[in-house]
Amino acid sequence: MDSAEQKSTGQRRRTSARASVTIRDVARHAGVSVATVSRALRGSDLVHPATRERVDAAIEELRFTPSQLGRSLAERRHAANGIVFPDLSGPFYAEVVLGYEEVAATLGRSVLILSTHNRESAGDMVLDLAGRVDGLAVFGRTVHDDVVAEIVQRGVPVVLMARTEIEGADSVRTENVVAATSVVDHLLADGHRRMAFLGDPVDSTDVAERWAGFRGALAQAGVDVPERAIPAGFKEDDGARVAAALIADGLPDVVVCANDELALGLTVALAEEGIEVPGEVAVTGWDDVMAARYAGLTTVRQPMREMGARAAQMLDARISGDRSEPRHDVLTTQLVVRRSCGPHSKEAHR
Amino acid sequence: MDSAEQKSTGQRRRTSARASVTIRDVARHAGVSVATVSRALRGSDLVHPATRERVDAAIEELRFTPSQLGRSLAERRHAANGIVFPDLSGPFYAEVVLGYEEVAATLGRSVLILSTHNRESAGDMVLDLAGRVDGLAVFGRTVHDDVVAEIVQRGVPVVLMARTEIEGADSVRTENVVAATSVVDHLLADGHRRMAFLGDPVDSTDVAERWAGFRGALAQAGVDVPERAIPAGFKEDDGARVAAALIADGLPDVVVCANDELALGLTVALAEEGIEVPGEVAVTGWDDVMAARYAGLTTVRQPMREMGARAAQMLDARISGDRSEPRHDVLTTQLVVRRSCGPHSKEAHR
DNA sequence: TTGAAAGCGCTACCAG
DNA sequence: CTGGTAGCGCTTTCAA
Repeated sequence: MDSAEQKSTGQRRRTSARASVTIRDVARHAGVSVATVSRALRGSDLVHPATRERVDAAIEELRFTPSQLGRSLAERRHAANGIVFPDLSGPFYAEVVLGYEEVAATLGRSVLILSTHNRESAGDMVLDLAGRVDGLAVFGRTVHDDVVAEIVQRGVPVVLMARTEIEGADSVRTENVVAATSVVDHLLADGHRRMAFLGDPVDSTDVAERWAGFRGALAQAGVDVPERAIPAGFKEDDGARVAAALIADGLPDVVVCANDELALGLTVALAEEGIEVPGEVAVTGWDDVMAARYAGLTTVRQPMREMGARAAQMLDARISGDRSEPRHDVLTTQLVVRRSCGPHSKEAHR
Repeated sequence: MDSAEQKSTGQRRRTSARASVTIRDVARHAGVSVATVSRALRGSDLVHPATRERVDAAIEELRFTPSQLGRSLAERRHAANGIVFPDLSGPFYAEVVLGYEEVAATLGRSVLILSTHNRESAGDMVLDLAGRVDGLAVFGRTVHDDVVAEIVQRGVPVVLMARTEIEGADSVRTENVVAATSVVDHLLADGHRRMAFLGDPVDSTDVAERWAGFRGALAQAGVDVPERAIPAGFKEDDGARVAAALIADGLPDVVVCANDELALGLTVALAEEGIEVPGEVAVTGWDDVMAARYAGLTTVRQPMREMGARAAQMLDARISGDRSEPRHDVLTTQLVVRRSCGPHSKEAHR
């Protein structure tokens, strides 16, 4: 039984903490070679049924689990995908990850997540992550283009999400300009004229496009176009913070916000100042997060989960060897009218 | 320059797709041994400054990045942690992941996520994941105890989140009984007497504890204790679904729900039937998700992010060799009173 | 069908 | 300080 071993390798096991069962243990136990065990493991049909049985028994008995590490190194693949976010907080990203993870899992790939949190070291962290996966999805403005380019050049497939295209990488994003136009058109139909835009176009491609669409629609309608957007982050606090200034500068008819959290934070802060929405000023958001429904916020719905799923699929195609031209998918969005945008809208909830 | 190589290994490079730069390439390029490159890489001070410089130059020129795979295999560690959820959707889990990822990243570990989605294969997926990480956090009722036990036995540190303890694993959870008691006490003070509980105690440890606390507090107060909880999942739809039956059976004074989504879904469904909250029936939730604030829902706040962070820290300790008795942390929770629970509460928002 | 052995890329021990 | 080399655990020729 115990035969194959110590042949030419001159074993000298280092004092390993908790030596796990390896393929060699199984081989010895079953009285076959590691090659055979490996074949049995992979379900190769070059293994005699009887042999396979012995191997299976040994695996069972030794409670053996093949090491992913050894396997990956030999196969030169990780069987894992990565996804990078600026920040995992907020209701927004969770949905994207969900869609991504679901597809990846179905394809037999694990998912590694990374939030960059504007850290100095973000670039290095992403680069490191790129070394642990077969493909990487990068969301928005998380790292410098150079880093992405470097990863692409290294041969790791990359798909950009909600971010300006980069040579050699696929991308998925949601439609912004048409949506912004429909928001503005709806507001115009409601009789609103003086419109402000809350959000920093420099911060993200999405916001830049929304701002552009906003301006375009106003110009198209021959209405006053504000010169500048009111810069703000993406959190409720950021929205709350501008309320005072907005009041001081004279309220516009409506504030179009770059996302829902901003809109909601602003609305609450205005309420605290005794300003009613939509009575004295209308407010709209973007994303259609759960809270938007309960707050009666007019907003733009984006297919977040679909975006994640799409990214995972694109990556899978590349990993599987697809060498065609980069794809750039644009997912459609949808205006959701609720009461925050003005008097005449009937819809109350959902 | 080109000297070390082909010595004893009898090179015969397999036709590899896109042969990446390896440590050997760097060594040759710098005219040193791989050992030296490795040392330089690790920042060992057993490398002559001049040598280090040559190595650095070679690394730079060849755009070399060490393979995590090779490194992990040699070091016998993954430098990665895993986290398992039943389902990544809903505002709840995202926060936990956020806390977890943040700490893990700071400790230099990557994070692998997995949603089990009640899949048949959940057990195998988790077992597979366990083979890719140095430590694993498992949330709630995602997989059978046997699977967890198997992982623990395999020597991979496990921390349970919001789940009944298992031999040999640390755990973190939030306090439920005291919180349930304070919810009930508050409702009693508001004059409510006939209380129903919505949620399935069999579904999760958390719900079971909330249900137990609920019953205990009622019994303590000498008030009618409902015989059974109204079983339901965790989604808005699940809450909406029971509205009709609730009305048909005669509305209680208040419905204590196992989580916010349930409470919110129920509230909307009741409104659609013309039943006002809290006018005709009060409703409370659990979790304090963002939407709860905007819906004016009385609920219990849990430190989600803290839970994730704590889990990551516990894991780190174990991975670093801590062999002390398993720890079982309980995080405190807090009643947040808003208008959904009845007339006399003043607080409107936040 | 099977086995022997050469790697996959890197770390760390042992000699110098 | 530096180099040689034995592994880490698994896959995959190449021969038998």
